[in-house]
Amino acid sequence: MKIDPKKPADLSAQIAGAIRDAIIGGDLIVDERLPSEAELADHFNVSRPTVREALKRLAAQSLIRTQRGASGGAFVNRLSFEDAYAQQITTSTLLLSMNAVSFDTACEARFALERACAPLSAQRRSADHLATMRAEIHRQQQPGLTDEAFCASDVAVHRALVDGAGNPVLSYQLAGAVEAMQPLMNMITFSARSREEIVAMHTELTDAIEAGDGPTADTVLVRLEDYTRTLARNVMAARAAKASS
Amino acid sequence: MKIDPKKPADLSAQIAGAIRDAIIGGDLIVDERLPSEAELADHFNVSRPTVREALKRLAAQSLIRTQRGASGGAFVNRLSFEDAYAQQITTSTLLLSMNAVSFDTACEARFALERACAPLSAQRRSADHLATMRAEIHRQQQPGLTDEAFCASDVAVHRALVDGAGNPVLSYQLAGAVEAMQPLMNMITFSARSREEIVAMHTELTDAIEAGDGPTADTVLVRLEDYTRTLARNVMAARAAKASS
DNA sequence: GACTTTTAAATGTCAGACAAATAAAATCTG
DNA sequence: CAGATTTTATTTGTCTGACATTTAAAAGTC
Repeated sequence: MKIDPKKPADLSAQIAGAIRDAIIGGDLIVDERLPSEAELADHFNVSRPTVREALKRLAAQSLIRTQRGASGGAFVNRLSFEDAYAQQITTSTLLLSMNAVSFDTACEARFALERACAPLSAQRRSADHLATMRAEIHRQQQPGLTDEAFCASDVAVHRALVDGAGNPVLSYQLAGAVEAMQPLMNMITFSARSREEIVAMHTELTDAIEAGDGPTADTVLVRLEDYTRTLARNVMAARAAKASS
Repeated sequence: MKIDPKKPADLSAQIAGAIRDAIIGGDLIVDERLPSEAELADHFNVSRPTVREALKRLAAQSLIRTQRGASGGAFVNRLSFEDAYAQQITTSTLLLSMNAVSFDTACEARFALERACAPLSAQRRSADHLATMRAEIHRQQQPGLTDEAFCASDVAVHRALVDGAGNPVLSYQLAGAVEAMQPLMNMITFSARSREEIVAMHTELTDAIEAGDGPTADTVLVRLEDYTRTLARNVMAARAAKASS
């Protein structure tokens, strides 16, 4: 492990960076145990609390995990797809909520990426993915459903579509794009009429995926994107009218 | 800010979670100052080092930034696209290197997503993006170029293509997919012949983008994906043959 | 009024201690 | 000797208290 020139930033940040580089660079391999906190403190010539702060930084990024007790310690963590999903979703959600990203921009990104998955999903989806989509579509038709639950179900349909492509890297990349939209979608109130439209398109989409018909799935997604953006525009317009009255 | 039931996990993790939820939930807004470490310690009934570990966790995710001195403290950080890019790339790179993701899987994901950007980029790219692509293609034809530099330039071309779509959310999502492939690509040795092929396809791609011709750009990307996978397969085969001899 | 000095508040760091968990070693028991 | 039990050592988690450093605002000076 390399040293830290005492020039610029916080010691704990420097130490975290040094260990992170060692992990990324392959000097520390998965499940390898790091030296104990006391040894690290000695090695870097800092106190144990400082080392601990560095380790907590790494733990926050799921780069290491810690275990107490004898032969415990900090271990290089195998970054699972699941962990990566969660981070991706958190980051994407914050990015959208903090940067005044327009609904159109987020929507365009989401559907562009989903359309990239559609042909693969049409080709490879399992019966399980189809069943999930059908079940969610069924849920969407129930009368008492809140707008929020409707949105959540909408996300579930699209997640199943993406997962149907059978490419975990794609699923990971898409997790952010799809899930991060949910807070934005939640601003929309869905009338009975618009729910009907969306359910119809979800059904068409699922039918196309079941039939292995990528091009049709693509056109349905295009229409769904258009419709979603129109709904959002109407909500904005209504809100603006209300504000000026 | 909520409390922490003393049942399950580390206090610092619980506190970090509570503050994180407050930020995501909008209870703490961008640039708002958190209570001082001493106040937080008092509020959560823990010691200052414990609070500090929690804050370092949040800092590692770029959720907060800290400032020393009077009227310093921890502030809710506006998550910039730049910060998000960096995190995205780190996470994606580790995910690929630690999970035995096949070259084909990563490659498929990357090109599927890039193809989603191509039509948008053909429509909206600025002269700047085109110039970047042309300049990188020119660099790729220079004789002394190392394989690594060739790969880096390849990534730059594709980054420009993606950025040309003019959608920062797309650029962010794609950053991981494109950049994380680089370590995998670096395993390939590029013969003069294969460089020539790739340069030719990059040129075709750039021409199509310049002409606003999305469909052609798409077909070029399909061919480039095929070619990349073939190259990788050959490298693997050669390596396997060498190992068995 | 403009400049300098002082002060106070906050994070960054350190040292030493104890608690709690845990696995391995030592001990005891049949 | 085999197996269960106790002890021990190691390591992380947490606390207390202190000092260093940075920084903005208050106080003082000309």
